[in-house]
Amino acid sequence: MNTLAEENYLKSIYHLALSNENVSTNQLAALLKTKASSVTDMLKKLADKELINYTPYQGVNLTVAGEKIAVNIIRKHRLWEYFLVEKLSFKWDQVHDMAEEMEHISSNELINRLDKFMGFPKYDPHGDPIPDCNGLVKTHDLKPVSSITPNQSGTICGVRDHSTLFLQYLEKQSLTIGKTVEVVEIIEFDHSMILQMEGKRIQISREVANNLLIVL
Amino acid sequence: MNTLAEENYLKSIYHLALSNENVSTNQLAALLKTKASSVTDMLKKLADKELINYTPYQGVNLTVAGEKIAVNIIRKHRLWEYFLVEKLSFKWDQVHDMAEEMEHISSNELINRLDKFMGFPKYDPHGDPIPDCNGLVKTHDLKPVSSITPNQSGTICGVRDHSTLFLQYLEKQSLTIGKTVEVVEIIEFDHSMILQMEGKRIQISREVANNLLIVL
DNA sequence: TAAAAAATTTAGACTTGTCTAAAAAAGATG
DNA sequence: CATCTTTTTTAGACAAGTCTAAATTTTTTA
Repeated sequence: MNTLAEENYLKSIYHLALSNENVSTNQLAALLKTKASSVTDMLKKLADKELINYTPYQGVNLTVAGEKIAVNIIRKHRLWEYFLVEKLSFKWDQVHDMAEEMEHISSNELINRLDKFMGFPKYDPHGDPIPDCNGLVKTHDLKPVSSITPNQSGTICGVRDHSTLFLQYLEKQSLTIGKTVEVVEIIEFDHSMILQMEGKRIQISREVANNLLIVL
Repeated sequence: MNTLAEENYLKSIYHLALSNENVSTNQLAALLKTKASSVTDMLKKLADKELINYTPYQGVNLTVAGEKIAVNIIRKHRLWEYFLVEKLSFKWDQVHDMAEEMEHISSNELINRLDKFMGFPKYDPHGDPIPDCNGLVKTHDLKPVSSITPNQSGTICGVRDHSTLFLQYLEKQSLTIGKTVEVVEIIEFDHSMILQMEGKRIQISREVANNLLIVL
């Protein structure tokens, strides 16, 4: 098996690779809160194990083997988050750090039974898709609220920013997964938006609108 | 917080201290599958942190602070074992290694909620008492089956040996927690015992009788 | 396109936890 | 009680993963 550090690098590379083709040393250093030199060391190690393709100065991407490991860690992370919210009644802003530890519990038998125990959930508490036991990830195509125009409506299905602060803000505004919102007006000055939801009007900043994801 | 290695040392010292007053370096090395020299190094570190009382060549025992940490790890271990058996349908011989990883998940809030979720169980799947959230451990006084005489009976409430092999053997013989057994006869030659349980007779060796625990 | 800036890697060091081999202390034995 | 054996500790080394500082490569910009 792989060490905790290796698993965290693979997971981070996977996440960054969703927006960039090749992941840079500095991006990884920032995400992992470490130094670029430390990242370089680890990249060599992961390349030796053939979990990543690494060309010095050119960034990295995951090999098939590396991606398999990364997806499995993400599967575990999201299933544990689901468990914490659905079974232990935690709020969606409280579960990330705990799941960060739990994702490294090694047994796949355990995680598959947990999956079954919870009824094979498809999405975690933040709306992110839970990879199945074969590593297949259903990527639904979400848009930020900021991309729709007045009179259009959509259902909240995810968030771009997963920070505690943002999640707590959304919770307070009742802007939670499953809610349907309609854009009433966009303020030209600052691109803030007035939404209609369950008969109430809510004003959100452009920043918020960019980080709140919906399906039409 | 403490490192994984530190937590494992504290837990091991706690377990060994149940039978010995002072725990020796070699005992720890054997239990932790490491070398005596490694143990000495760690003991110094734990003594610096005031988690153990350590006098060179004289063995160690836990301070109040050290015992608190050890009991909390054992609480987590046993609650996760209970979870794995009661919620995820694992057998009692399958859960030790998984719980060994899960006991290091740090959040106490998580473990207290898990405790509540499961209805505050008092004993783990092997009959060992689960410490409560204040660190109180109900130590019930169990005797090995080998200590009782013909015509006496008792209820199986625990095991001394927790090995997979022993647990699987007991499972096969239906000698599981909660069953009531009566001693029919003790074979003088090898001290093996013939038990009566649920209308059937079962013969167990002295070795087994020593490791199967009951209350009268 | 040459110099400046940014990104990345290398070199060397540090910490944690482990190891082997040797030294020292404690306990057992004649 | 002196010696032998066992236990424990010390000394020095190593692997993993990190760091700082310096060197190198790539990218940007004038």
